[in-house]
Amino acid sequence: MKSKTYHHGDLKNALIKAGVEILAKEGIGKLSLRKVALKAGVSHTAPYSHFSDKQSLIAAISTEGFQRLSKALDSAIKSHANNPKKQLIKSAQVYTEFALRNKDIFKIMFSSALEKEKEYPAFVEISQKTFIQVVDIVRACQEANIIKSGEADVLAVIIWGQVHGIIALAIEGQISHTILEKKSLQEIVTQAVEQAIKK
Amino acid sequence: MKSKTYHHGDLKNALIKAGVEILAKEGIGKLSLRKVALKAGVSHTAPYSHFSDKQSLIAAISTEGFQRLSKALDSAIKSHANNPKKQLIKSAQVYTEFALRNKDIFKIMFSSALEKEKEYPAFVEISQKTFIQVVDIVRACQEANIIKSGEADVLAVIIWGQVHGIIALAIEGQISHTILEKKSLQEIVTQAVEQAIKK
DNA sequence: TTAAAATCTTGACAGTGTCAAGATTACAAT
DNA sequence: ATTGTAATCTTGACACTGTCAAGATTTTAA
Repeated sequence: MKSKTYHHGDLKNALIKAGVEILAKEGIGKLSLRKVALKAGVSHTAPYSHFSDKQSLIAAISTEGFQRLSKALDSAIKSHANNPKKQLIKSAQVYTEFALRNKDIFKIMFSSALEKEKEYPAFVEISQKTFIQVVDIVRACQEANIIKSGEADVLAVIIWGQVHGIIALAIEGQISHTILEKKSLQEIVTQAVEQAIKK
Repeated sequence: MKSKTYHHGDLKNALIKAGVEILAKEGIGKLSLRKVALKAGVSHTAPYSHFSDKQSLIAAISTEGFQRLSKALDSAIKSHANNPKKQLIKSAQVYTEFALRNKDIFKIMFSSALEKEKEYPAFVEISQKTFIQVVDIVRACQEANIIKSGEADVLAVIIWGQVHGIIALAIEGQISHTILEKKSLQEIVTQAVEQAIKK
């Protein structure tokens, strides 16, 4: 597959993949353009043929992450067709699982693009799509009279924010062990969503 | 106040202050030990007399941030004595305001210490204290029969997580403008807490 | 008074992001 | 098929970073 030609052939994806691996094994602090290049077997400036700068690579990795998350949400939704309540709970659980399994990618997804977000259309598109998935479930819940009606997008922000916040706090070690010994993160998130639903 | 003696006199605090300023003016990406040292008027390795490494300085800055946040929460609580509902809502609003006014400090507070958290006792202490403040309000709400009784700490995580999550998403630009044009972040957070209370 | 500890400096090193110039290859137009 | 142009990749360089080692200066305590 990879003969050592001058042109790599699929370097862009190889760099993203290498970045994801470094992220998973060594964490954000150890992610550098040069190391990614080394891992892909190219010179230290080769990445600049595919990414304008480090931010750009990070944006690509984040995009990857959102694509995987979005996919996972999709199958969660499909696995409970016509049951918005289960869809919502399952989605929250899938979200939690993704975050726990991909801590550093999750962190980078929500802490990089920043104000330059708009410069990466692929990132904007998939992250918006992900949010729309949540909004759609909330809307379905409203139509099924499971949660109160109103602005679905605002409600989605609240519910999504709740799930996201609990996970974020947990990943950053802000939730004490005493609590996490009593209830797993999955249980806490599930309880939170169920409470939000009952209305 | 500052005569240029060999010994600075209060370098540790000066470094933290310089760090906070750089953070506010230039953002996380521009925060470096050397720049902090320069700003404090000392050599590039002087910080190592007070901080073992960069992480350690960041921990100190985070600690500073938590102290300010905790103080703000305190006055929010005191301004509505014997009214836990108002205390809770006001606390959420204070939390929101702090985050919006100190975006980069807020980010660093919840994205640095990581697993080495325990190595910084001052940080652990104040961040725990902050959480306990929230738990106490929740407990007060329970006693006042405003929210359902149960494990106060878990409930606090859920409510705090909700507030934190909405803010985090907003700060990272993950909440669309369409939504934030309809409702300000303060309004969304307030609505979220009020919903959580009604039970 | 003086020995030890704390604080700060200079100098060095490896690692980083990024630019500039040039080499190699792929590809499209002729 | 040839050729010129664009894409891709390399080498080399630069400034900036975190961090260590050695030593200078000052404070503190014995």
